[in-house]
Amino acid sequence: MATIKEIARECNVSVATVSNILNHKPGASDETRKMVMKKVKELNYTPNSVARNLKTKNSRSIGVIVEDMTIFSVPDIVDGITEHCEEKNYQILLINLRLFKKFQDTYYHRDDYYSMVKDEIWKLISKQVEGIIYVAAHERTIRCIPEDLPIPAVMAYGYTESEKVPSVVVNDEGGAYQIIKHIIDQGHSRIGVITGKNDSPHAQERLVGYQRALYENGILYNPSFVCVGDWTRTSGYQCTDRLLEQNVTAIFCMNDLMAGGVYDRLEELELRPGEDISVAGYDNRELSGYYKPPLSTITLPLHDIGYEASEIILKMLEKENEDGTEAVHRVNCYPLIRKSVKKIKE
Amino acid sequence: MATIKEIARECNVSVATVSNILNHKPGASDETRKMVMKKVKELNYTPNSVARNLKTKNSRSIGVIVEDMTIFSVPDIVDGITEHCEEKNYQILLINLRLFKKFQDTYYHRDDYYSMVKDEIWKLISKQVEGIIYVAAHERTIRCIPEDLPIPAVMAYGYTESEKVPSVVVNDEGGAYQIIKHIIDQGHSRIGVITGKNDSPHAQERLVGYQRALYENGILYNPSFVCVGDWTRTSGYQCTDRLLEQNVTAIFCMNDLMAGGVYDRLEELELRPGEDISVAGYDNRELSGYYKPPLSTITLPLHDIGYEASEIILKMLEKENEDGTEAVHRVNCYPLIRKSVKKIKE
DNA sequence: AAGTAAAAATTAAACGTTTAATATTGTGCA
DNA sequence: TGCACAATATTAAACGTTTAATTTTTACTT
Repeated sequence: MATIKEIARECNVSVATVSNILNHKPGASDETRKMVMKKVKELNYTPNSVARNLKTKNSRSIGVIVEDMTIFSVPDIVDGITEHCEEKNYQILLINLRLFKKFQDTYYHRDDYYSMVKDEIWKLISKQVEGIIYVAAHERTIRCIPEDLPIPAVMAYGYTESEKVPSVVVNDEGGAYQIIKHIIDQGHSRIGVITGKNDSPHAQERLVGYQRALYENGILYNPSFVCVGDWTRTSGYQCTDRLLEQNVTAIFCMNDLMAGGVYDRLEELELRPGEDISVAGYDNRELSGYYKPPLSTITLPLHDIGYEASEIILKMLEKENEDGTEAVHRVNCYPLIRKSVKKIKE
Repeated sequence: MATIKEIARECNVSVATVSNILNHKPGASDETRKMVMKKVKELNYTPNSVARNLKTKNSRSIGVIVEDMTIFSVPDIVDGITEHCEEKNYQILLINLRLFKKFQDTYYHRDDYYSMVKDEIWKLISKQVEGIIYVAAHERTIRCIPEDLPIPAVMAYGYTESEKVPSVVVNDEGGAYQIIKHIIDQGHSRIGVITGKNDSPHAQERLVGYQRALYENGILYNPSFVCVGDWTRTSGYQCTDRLLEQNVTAIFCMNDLMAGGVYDRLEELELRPGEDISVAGYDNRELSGYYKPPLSTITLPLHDIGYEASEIILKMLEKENEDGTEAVHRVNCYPLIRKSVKKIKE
């Protein structure tokens, strides 16, 4: 691979001249400019950005650590990051931890998980990234980003306890509110919920949204209308009976998978989802569009989360002293009304 | 950030000594070794791998260009690449072209697509990657990788015309063969096909597999049993009637989406998929597991493709003269037999 | 005590850039 | 002709490492 030095030698000029020309700096005659550019083409010269980085000390790159890129939600978030970085002429360095492949489901207890994250972060720092975005795919509140990093970091999608690390999360409260509001608007007042795991902040926030929607519409909150699921289709299936015993007319599932389970059980009981019992989901997984009838649900603002996380980190880079960003950024969801919630007459 | 120079100064030794110690080279006393390591901890030193790369001239990294990481199949392929690279202590530099977001569906006609790919490749080269994997997400045969690169490249998933660039593709012929063999084993001989777009090599290969399975089992190939689809659910729906007119007992769809369309139409006609008419798919998309009955299909070896692409490129790096790898590597699929193909009595 | 080999440490150049500080030209004008 | 000044071009140091070559120190032999 050709270097500046070779170009310079071939053209009988100094390396400084070549460098200046390459960087569109003034102070070179048109003649030498032409000659140099010609040689550049001829020798197929490409600048060595490693050397360039070393000298200029800015890499225009940020590190992005994802827990597992094959998990739903992760690619879209990264896509959002990519889009914004591209606009700002930054590069991303993506690290795929493959967490769920390595540790199954128990990683958050493990010291080796924390030290693995720490290792990867420091590897990125040694590569001179200017900031780090950690894209969580799990639902726990975890302090997985060390607080004493020499560069800014932000958490995307996941919740973190750390005050020092800003996070960008889904406005789950608002999302749940919107879909419940829609259900209420269709005339329902006996609305069951199948929750996610109780220790998940996502589930907690969605429950708050549910409660607020009821409250604002003068419907009394009835704890026996909420049934604890665990995000799996099976748990949706299992909770259905208990909710039906309460004579609910609609069931809000905290994800689309569980809504699938509800459909399953309803059909077994020869009840028509969306007709006899209304159902709503959350997440807008691809498959929910093919449920029969197609599921009304909440679209997660995944792309936006990535985009905003990137905005935050690049902003932190600009004015590095001022970490005056609030700790938690909430990004709004989009309701996606399909056919699974039926209007009922009072 | 601390540098070797600072460590050296603080310890009253030369930078060479520090460097040697850091790289576990012999020729330093235990005493200085201890002292240096202590300072390293104290100053929170991390090596600057940019400088290191520059000097040693190997980056231990490969570039991975994906057309769109939010497309099904892409994340799993990249995951396979990651796994292998991790084993070999290589890093990947992922570039997300966001092709489908930028150009919708017409990109392959466009010069700006080619020049975009070329740009990204050269950016990667300027970052000193040692090789490049291009992960295609489309179905055309495209010569999108320039042939005169100074580093090796391989194409993953997509087909390429280029003889110089090895490719790793799904053994579609074998996959189709396996699922058709299964259908035949259940007693079917009137087997309809809904193909993908005709110009897609994937569709072509799958058709060959279909034909071979028939041939080897003494069933005559009947062209009126094949109906040209375009991968969409709608096209599956539309082809169903034409196939039923031929009194087929089973329908093989070249992807799971179209199989969904077949289910839709069958249900409209009050025929039970998997009972009255057997159906099989291809790809093993998440949603096909939730069809009723769950779809028998072919699992794409996505992870394996990535893994193998990575093996190939790292092997090319070892013995760089010898590019003796055959041009096209085919990776076998796994049949996934669920409930949509019924045994029939002759 | 001198000589020598092994062990430990240092020196200095190099990797491919950028950039501030100089130096060399060329041109117009008195 | 000589001077000033702009326009071009060059020099040399620096970025943080690695590494071959060299020097200094230590320890052992006789």
